[in-house]
Amino acid sequence: MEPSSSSTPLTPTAPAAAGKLASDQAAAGKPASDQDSADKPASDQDSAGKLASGLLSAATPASPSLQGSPGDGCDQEALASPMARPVRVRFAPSPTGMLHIGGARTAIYNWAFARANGGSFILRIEDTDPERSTEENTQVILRALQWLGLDWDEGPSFAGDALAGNAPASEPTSQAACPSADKGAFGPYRQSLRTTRYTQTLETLKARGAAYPCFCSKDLLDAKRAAAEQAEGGYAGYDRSCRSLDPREAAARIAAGEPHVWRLKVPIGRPEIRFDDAVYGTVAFPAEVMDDMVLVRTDGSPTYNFAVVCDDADMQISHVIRGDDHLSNTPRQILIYEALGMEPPVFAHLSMILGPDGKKLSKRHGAASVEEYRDRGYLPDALVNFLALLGWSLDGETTLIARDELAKQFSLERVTKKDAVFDEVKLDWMNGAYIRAMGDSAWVGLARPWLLAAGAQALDLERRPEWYHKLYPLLAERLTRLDEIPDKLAYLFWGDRVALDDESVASVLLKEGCRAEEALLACREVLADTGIPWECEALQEACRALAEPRGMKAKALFQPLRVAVCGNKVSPPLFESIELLDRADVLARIDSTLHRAFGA
RNA sequence: GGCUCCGUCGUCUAGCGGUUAGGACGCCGCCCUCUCAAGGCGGAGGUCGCCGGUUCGAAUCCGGUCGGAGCUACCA
Repeated sequence: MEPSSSSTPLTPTAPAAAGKLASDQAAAGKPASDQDSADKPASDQDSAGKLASGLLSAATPASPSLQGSPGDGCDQEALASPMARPVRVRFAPSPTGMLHIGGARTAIYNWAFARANGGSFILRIEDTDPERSTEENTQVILRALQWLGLDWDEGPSFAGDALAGNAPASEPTSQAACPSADKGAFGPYRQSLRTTRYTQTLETLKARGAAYPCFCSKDLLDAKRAAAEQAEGGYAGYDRSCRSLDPREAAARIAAGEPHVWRLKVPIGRPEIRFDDAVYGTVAFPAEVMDDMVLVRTDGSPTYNFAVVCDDADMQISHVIRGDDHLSNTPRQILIYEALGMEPPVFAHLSMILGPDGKKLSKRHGAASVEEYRDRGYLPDALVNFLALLGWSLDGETTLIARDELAKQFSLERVTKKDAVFDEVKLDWMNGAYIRAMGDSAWVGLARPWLLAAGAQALDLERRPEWYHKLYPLLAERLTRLDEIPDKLAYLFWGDRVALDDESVASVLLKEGCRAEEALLACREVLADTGIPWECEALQEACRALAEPRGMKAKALFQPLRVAVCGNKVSPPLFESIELLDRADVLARIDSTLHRAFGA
């Protein structure tokens, strides 16, 4: 309804340098990348069954065209303005674990924001912690992102790629070309390249007098902090004892090989650091609380805050949309931008996702990674929808929103500040809604792994696709998760050995005065009649006709039959199920039940 | 401890000075029905954390207070 107010949040002022870079970028990079991603919807995914986990269904193809929005002309206008930056956002997970639910939401918001604003969604693997980063985790994250259907325009880059200037940024990698699961299609981490670039940036800082070496050992610092924490004032950050060192002395100590880190020289007497967060509004931090943070460690590697600023600046990120836990890193990063003489991007922080107990969502609450949700039979579309609405709303009424609608309507203005509890019950409902809506054609592909688990044979799946398609209407409206398929469908694959549910036998077959044996015998006769077409309507009518003459209700006839055929008094529709089975099989099930329940 | 942020039905949220505080999940009831679902209809559930103030009028603006969360590393 409402025309999407796609006005891009822009930085209020842009120094000459930044402005120039920005417009260069606008002229060169953007249009080409749009073209590419639009032309190639990346649908040539491996078929689900081939993938290692066996449960990975094909990602929903990226919406084929996000182009041609009427606003294009205006956007061009905006981009041409010296104050404007093309929208470039990034999702930068660190490969220290799986893709967390919170991370997934961050990715979705970045993706949607880029799409809604005709910008670029960049994937950057933040592997600045060599200790905990693994290629395996990287693969898991990429796969999860693909499964969610979040197609990225650039990357995945490992910080070093972009920084070293051999930017894959100029050659968007289509999703199809991205590593698919088993092979490391991209090269090793470019530690050396990255380090070179960080070193260059550090040199810039040194040249501007904004960084200084600090020779305090970690032990010394730890001791000072511990002591200060005991004292009444509490710890107030690094005491800047090396800041006043004579430059010549410092140089000599460095030359002598003394271990040192490089710290940012935070301007003293600086007024509070304030910024306009696109979600939180104006946020201000007192400058005196900012200590001289470490930029480069003793071993020459950059710290996170330094690396992020370098990366974001080099990749010309316009909006940093990230978790709330980074809010207090923001003033530090702004300080670095300032020291570099650069305009910071727009920041947008996202509230936390909590477990039912109000604590930050984690493995303790059960599943916390995208992979786990996938393996439990959630559909990517449903998870995306659910996560998108956890902290963002279109209008307060909409609960089901398709991803391409999300890609059009998303706006930072409507992101909530409040932490949100992850309500799995609602996710279940939503997943069910998506299952009901996915349609018969998507069915077998998506359900395949679970059909196999139910007892279907791969060959059979291929040979009799129509048979499997008939399952969809029977199941769709009674599933909340795909992993319920095996249980719900097991009865179809039992052959003549029916697994009778005890409680059902007791309450339906053996209940006083229920005439179950009579009902089964009567139905058996009908089902054995080859004159009646083996088709659910005909079979049902024939069986239903048995009721009246016997003074029974149809239900009294059908329930025993259901238990005999399905093994349980609760099942998918009876005659539709019977139609899917062979006559001989059905008769055998009835006989077996008669025998077991009544000794007949 | 310090700094920052948050606070509307159980949960996700709409609301942006005047509404019977709206929607969704869940819950309850009814209808439909071969079971279970799905679907339709209806219902319960919120003194808008609390206290003051501004105003003819406050969930909406201001101050305070309480509660919760995040950060406070040569981790990200």
